[in-house]
Amino acid sequence: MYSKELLKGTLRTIVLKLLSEQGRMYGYQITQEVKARTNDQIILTEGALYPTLHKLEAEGLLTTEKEYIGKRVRKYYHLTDTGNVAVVAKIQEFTDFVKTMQRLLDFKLET
Amino acid sequence: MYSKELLKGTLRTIVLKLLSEQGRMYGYQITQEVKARTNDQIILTEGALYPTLHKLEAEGLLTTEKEYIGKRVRKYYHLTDTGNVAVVAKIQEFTDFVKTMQRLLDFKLET
DNA sequence: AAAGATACATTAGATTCTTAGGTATTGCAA
DNA sequence: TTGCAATACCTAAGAATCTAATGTATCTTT
Repeated sequence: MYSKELLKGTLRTIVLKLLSEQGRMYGYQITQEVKARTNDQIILTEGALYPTLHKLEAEGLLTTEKEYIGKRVRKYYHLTDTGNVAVVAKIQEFTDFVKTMQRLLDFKLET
Repeated sequence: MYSKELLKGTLRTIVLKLLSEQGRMYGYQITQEVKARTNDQIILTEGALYPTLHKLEAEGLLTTEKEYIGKRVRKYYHLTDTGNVAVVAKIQEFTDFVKTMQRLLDFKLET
């Protein structure tokens, strides 16, 4: 795990994007999915994730439904209409930011 | 000016990179250079820049020399040997981060 | 003469994170 | 069967990094 400061400000974008892909996810699942997709390079801490999920819900971008797996509760989150609009803007904002930084720092992303 | 949260954690990288290109720069000059290169999309505030410059100097990545333009002082910063090593690592860290985010968010940066 | 640009700086407060804790259930290996 | 790891939720104190506001002073342009 590297570049912790760089991750600041990207958590909302990550959460919204994953939810727009997967339809619905619960908190723990999000941490595992991010870990898997990034080969353990991005590890979401619960102390960051849960408050963010609660904020996004309070802002009306997400709604929840509880589900019981045996006696254990899962809180599934999914995007609202507002959330669906927001995710597009967030991704766009991030790509714009990267392009600007590319010009500023003069680096390439060869693939 | 957009995406203020995204900028968090990139200020050091920006400063170090510009100094490695330009040899030496003073604070105000850095703000103007960044503004110009990014078409006003990234505006460095002085409240963020000056403390960061002071920290980088305290950490031994930068040194300073004062110069007087008339009665007005300019503090020129330039990289130390340690700073020259750090800038390469910082740029690499940022490009790695972007690549990881690209995989995670599944976006392209067409040019 | 006044306003805007140049040039340095600090501080209060906001935001966003990490670290560290807490509770409880379930599955698996010793 | 017992205890540890994984699953699953959560909060709170403190760190780090920024913005916005403020301050001081000089120089340039209108």
